[in-house]
Amino acid sequence: MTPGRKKSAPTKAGDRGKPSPRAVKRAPIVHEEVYARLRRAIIDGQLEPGRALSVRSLAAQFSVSAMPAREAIRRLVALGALEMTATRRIMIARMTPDKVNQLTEARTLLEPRLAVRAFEMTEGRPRARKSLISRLAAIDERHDASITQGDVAAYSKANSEFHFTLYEAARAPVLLGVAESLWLQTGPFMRMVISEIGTSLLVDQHKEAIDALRDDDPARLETAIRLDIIEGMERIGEAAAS
Amino acid sequence: MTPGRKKSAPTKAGDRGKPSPRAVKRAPIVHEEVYARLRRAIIDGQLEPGRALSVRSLAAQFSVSAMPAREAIRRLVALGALEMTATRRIMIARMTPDKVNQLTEARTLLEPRLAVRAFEMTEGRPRARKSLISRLAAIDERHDASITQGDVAAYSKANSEFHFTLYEAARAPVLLGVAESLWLQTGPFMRMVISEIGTSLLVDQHKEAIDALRDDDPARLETAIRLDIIEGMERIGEAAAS
DNA sequence: GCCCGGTATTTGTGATCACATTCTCCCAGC
DNA sequence: GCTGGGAGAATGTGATCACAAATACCGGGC
Repeated sequence: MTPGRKKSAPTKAGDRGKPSPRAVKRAPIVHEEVYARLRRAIIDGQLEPGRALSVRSLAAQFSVSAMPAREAIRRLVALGALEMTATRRIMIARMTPDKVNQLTEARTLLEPRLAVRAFEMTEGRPRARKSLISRLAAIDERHDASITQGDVAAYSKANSEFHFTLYEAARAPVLLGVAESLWLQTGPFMRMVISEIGTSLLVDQHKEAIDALRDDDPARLETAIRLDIIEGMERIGEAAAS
Repeated sequence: MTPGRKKSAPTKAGDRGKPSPRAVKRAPIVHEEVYARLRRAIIDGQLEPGRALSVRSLAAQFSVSAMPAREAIRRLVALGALEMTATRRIMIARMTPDKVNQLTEARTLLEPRLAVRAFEMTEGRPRARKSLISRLAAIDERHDASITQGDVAAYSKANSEFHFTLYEAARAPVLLGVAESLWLQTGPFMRMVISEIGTSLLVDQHKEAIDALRDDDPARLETAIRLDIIEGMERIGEAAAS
């Protein structure tokens, strides 16, 4: 249970790596790394809703002290990914039908716009557009492969990567931040649904979105993303009803 | 500079109020109170963009130790209300034209829907509808009064109260959370704009929104809220351009 | 069998200290 | 007057401890 495993006990604070003579790169911030890893795990649906979390257990799991774990948890609670009970216990957020409804609405309002912004941002820049398309196509290939292989974890990961690769091309950090918050709240249930239904008969609109980008058709892209979200959230709704 | 002023030095941790024999109310959490106060100040536009903040100064200002201040700051950074420089210094988020643009888009997508949800939530419940209307009317009266009196702080406060009273009636915590995050990012600039233009010739769509509620006209309500947002954000855009 | 009650453990929160980095000033040198 | 540098202050981060509340565990009583 001793927290700071690396360098063990006598290690005092402020021990940010070595001075690193060459390359004055910024020192890595422990709590940010913990946050990034936990965030990724949640968005990719690797953590089950309702699963308990604690400052100390998270710290032990990541071999850090309690402090960075606290900060990471605080951030994720603020973003709605983690939930606090009335007695201040922490867990992965649980789903309710009402929440599915609200998340669907928010996502269908915001994410298609983010996709269109990505389209507009690469308009008249064939190089950037082609680069985006090929990256999306590569991710979608992995996505399809994980479907046929029944690899749930890889499926979730490729799915979130597809969407955020597209959204990041919009270069709209404020909107992207909102989208991330929504995915943090949706992620855990994606996994539930997928593992319940199996990946064999999942359909998505990724290819349609890529084609729309190729054909210079923003309206089609918008529709594809909206449909992709609705179909995915509908499955979550079905699972929540069961 | 001694932080824990109340009960001074020998006070040990976990000093959550008295056991309070009657009423087993939850003990107040210090960092939440700090968060709530700071959040309110930001949304109400009481803090100037770019204004520096520090853990210790915030702690001193609220007469608490550094710990709660850290947690409150962490939350507000996560929500985009506070900004961290490359050297990890903290300030009230600054504005850019691009950010105005994104905030406008996000707000016009989300908040009108929140208003319509509030409408729907009180549909067929005349009591709730009337209560909402009268509360909104009362706030708008204070709003108008603060305009004629040129009271900038009261104006900002009444404005945010109007919107959130309406949005809370939607009983949609997820959407409300997103809206709060957007207001946290918009708040500081509201004040800039208002103090620059003066409150004398400000117009808003609050009365139109109330009338739409009275007349059972959700489309008009949606338009009123959208216009209210656009007009406000346009003024911010003008101020940002100067 | 099941439920109650008390003990031990876990847990979030607050306080405090240490440290490396960054910022702020002020003054010498030109 | 302006620039550069160096000493001192301020700041974010991490570590560790204390404490009260909540939970988990276990055994006895019905």
